[in-house]
Order: sequence, then C-alpha cells, then structure tokens
Amino acid sequence: MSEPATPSVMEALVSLAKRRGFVYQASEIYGGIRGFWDYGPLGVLLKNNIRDWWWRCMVECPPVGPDGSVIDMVGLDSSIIQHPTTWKASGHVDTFTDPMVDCRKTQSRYRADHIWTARAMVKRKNGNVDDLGLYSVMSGDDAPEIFAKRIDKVARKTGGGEVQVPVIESFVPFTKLTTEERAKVIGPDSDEPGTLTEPRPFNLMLDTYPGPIRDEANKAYLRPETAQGIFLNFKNVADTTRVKVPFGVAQVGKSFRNEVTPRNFIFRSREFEQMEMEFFCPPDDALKWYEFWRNERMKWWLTLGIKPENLKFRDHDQDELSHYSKATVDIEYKYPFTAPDFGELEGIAHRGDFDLSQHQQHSKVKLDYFDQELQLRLKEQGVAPDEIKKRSRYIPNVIEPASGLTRAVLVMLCEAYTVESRAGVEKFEFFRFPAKFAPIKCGIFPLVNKDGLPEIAEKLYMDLRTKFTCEYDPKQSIGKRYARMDEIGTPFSITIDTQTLTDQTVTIRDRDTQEQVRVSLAQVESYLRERMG
RNA sequence: GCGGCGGUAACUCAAUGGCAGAGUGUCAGCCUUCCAAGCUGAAUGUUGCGGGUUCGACUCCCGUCCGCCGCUCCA
Repeated sequence: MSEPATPSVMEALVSLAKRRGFVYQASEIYGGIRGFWDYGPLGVLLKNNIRDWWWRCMVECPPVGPDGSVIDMVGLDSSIIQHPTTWKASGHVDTFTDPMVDCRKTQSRYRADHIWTARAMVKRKNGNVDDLGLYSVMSGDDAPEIFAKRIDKVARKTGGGEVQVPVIESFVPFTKLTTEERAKVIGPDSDEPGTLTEPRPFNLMLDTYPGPIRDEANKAYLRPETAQGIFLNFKNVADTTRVKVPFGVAQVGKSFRNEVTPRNFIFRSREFEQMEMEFFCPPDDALKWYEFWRNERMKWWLTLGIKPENLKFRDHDQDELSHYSKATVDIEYKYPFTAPDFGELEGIAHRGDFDLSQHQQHSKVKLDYFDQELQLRLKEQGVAPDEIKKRSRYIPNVIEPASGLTRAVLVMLCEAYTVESRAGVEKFEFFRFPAKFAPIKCGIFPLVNKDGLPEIAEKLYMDLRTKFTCEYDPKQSIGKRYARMDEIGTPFSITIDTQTLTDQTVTIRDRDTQEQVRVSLAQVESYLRERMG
C-alpha cells in the first residue's frame, strides 16, 4: 500500500534526506545561507550516479542520429570564470541586470524601465487645465490608450473633463526621473503617490574580482550557465579533435545565479549543477536536430525510471523565448510542490547562430565553419561555384539540451520517496531508487553476530566492495538492518545464515518486494550485475 | 526585495514567565536463526543568533538570520 508524493510530503522528504545524509543546508552551524545546499555522503553518490549516466549517454555512447550514423560528441570542462566580455557578448550582462521596483501598496514588482510615467492633465469644462499628478503605466504601444482610460476614471471622480492624452514619445521611464519625482509617482496598480520603491539593480550574475585590485575594470562573473564555456571553445574543439559539423560538446559543472527567491529545497538554488550539451549543426538542418534532441532527451529521462505521467513537454510561446532562442521546449516534471502543475527540469533550445555570432563579433575572431562535405555535395549537384563558396562556409546553428543535475537529484528523490505501512510500522518511509542510481547497491549481513557467520560475510564484502558500493553491518537485529537499507534506497541485501555454512548459498533480499532468493556465493556478483541495469 | 506564518536534541514534536522533556534515530553491552523484536545502559541542547523587559525568558518585545506560503525570477 503505497501513496504518491503530494505537497504535504515535501517536508517529510527533506527531513529524511537530511537524517540519512543526502542533502544538508549549507553552513548550517552558522544559521544557514540562503540558496546553497551541501550534498552529504549519500547525496553525492546519487548525484554522481546520475551525472555519470548522463555522461555515458551523451559523450561516451551518444545516440544514433536520424540518418543512422553515430553522432560526433566530445566532452569539455571549462572554467567557471571566463573573460567578462563573454557575458557582454552572450547578453547576460544586459538582460540579467534589471533595475527592479516594488510597490509598497500592491506588493507588485516591476522592471523599473518598464514603468512609463506622464503627467495627468485634464481640461475641465470651465477651460482650466488641472494637473492630477504623475501617473504611470506599463511600457508598450498601448501605453497612451491605457493611460487615457485610467486618467479618464480619475477625472470623472474629480469633476470630469477631457484627458489630454500624451503621445507615446512623451512618456518618461521611471529610471529617468529624479529621486524627488519618483517619490510622487502613482504606481501602475496603485491609487496613491509615493508607493513605489527606488529602483534596485538586480543582477542575476554573481561577481568577483580576480587579482589584487578590486575595481570595476577587474570585475568578473561566476558563470550563470555552462554553455558559454563551450561556445568559447568551439574553435579549439573544431581545430583539434577532428570532429566535423554536425557535432556536440557536452559539459557538466557548477553554475551560479543570484536568484531573487531561492525556494523549494534544491529546486532553485544560487549554486547549482548543470548538464549541458551544445550541438553544432548546419543552419539548414537545425530544425531537424531540434526535433531529434527534443525526443532523445525525453527518452533519457525515462531511463531514470521516472513515471511517464510525471513528465511532459512544454513548448515556449514566442513571447517567452529567451533573447537568444528561436525555439525552446521544456521538459517538465510534476514536483510535489508544483503538483498538479509541472515545473521545469530541462530546456531544449534552438539558439540559432546567436552565440557564435556574438562571440565572433566581440572577440573579432572568426568562428565560422568550412563544410568540406557540403562543398563536395553541392559540386556534385552542379551548383554554381559562387553559390557553393557562399553556402559551404557558415556559422553553425546550435541546439542546446540544458538540464539541471541538481534538479535531477531532486526528481530522483521525489520519484523514489515512498511511504508504506508495514508490520510494526504504520508509516515506513524510504527511497525506491532504481538499482542503477542507488547510492549503495548492496548491504551484506551475517544473520547473527556469531557462529562464524561474520567471517563469511566479511569475506564476501571484501570481494563485492571492489565491484559495487556495498556496506557490511553485523550489528543489531536483522530487521533493523534491512529497514535501514530500505530507507536509503539500497536495492539488495545479502544475508549469510547457517545454511551458508553447509551449502555455500546466501539469501538476497529485494528492497521493493521484501522477498528473498537463495543464490550460491559464487553467483552473487553475476546475480547483482544482471539486476543493476 | 515585499507580505503572511514559523524556528526547542540528528528527525518528529512537548514544556501557565519558575528544574528543558518524550518518541524515533545513533552508540555500547547482553540476547537473538530473517524484517525498525526484547532487556540494560550511554551520548547529544548557549531553545537559530543578538539585544531588551523581568527577581527570573523556550515563553513577552525589538532586530537579524534561516525555513515555508504568496508575489517576482528561473536550469
């Protein structure tokens, strides 16, 4: 009798994760630090297992392409800190640095440069023109219209008259006002002046100052995504590794974002780990590859044992696309805290040639690619020489599957978290990890701590530990040891009993069914390997 | 950053302004031939942190940090 994770179990899950050493709050003894988490002894094993599987599926054994040929894929581990111009070129300096304004009255938050202000001038019936104050509306082509409607209402309440609608060019962004003027503005959703706070710059990138001098000229950023390190090395990889377009470069590593509100356990943290791959392809094939990776990535998540009904695609609307993207789809998961809605897990973006073009422009280094195969093919097709020259040299387009490793850990924890009622325990909670990803694969126990059983168990342990992550435990009752293994998601428990002394067989207990099979000592390894996936 | 709620042992939680406790877990010993069993014992707290009120503060007040929910943002 098991029940699915619901929002109410999130706290229980976090407690269990803490109690058994999966995830701790960072700097806990100092009261914690918002948005940062430490992965404990079991958490790091789980995380590494997921990371290794991604690397295996992406770099060492990438999928076969749509045309049946193996995809070229290489790995990379670029620096967290890169030349600051990287982030200028990528657009992160501009788009990640938004001055924000809060309304004290309505609790709304706005981008300061999106608030447009204008004087509300109303021509009364007696011919006088009254100034009703400095009103604001959200920026946009319809700003004058919205402004007019709003002021008309105010005017009617104060005696009527004709609103003098400002032309769109005459609106003044909130950021351009003086401090005194800002204190008099009536917010877009407010009805009294002075409820908007001063704009506060909010840069989503964390910065630091490498070297001895701490000034603006030496400012550098901790990467907000691993992707740019790949783009910076596009030429290096293309020049030194014999890969040919189309090819991919994959990377796993830490990224940093100064999130406004870190929330929901490790879902949104300020330091997180990404698994990103940039796939470079001819512009004409980009959509084909976009479709390909979209499907491949969904297949990959299913290999983690995630229930298909907990995963779904969500295509981005045109107006929510990032500054760089031509098309993006998210793979979403039904987290306990978003349910019944879904939350982001991975984004697959068609980035066009934006990144390489930007870096080419800012670095003045050519980042185009000469496609010799395409040249030959065009020649065979009898295309004119000028045309061949033009088309066989291009800036590749990029398809980017970018997922959060630390989010994958969260999904794994959510998906595996199970509550069952068992004999003696009304609510027994444990992690039902797929064997392949379980931090500990196997516990090895002597049924009792005497009669020569510990010696045999220890010998088996010394052998198995060279092949799987194992634990040996001779202490306490067997039930307690099984329960402890179940709790941390260990799929198998091997017990040495007195029968082992006579026929050299042991029992192997399955975490999910609690059933045991007898296997000879010699076959334990192959038995486990078969079930490990 | 704004608003609301909260913070006591590793975890879950008690404690009229008056001796900081329980269960679970952990550890040790005994006992145990298969599922958190039994018995005995042990360790673990500047009650998030810092101030204030008071003879006396886990308890009341202020500040701060952290967490949860809602804005907002995002892999």
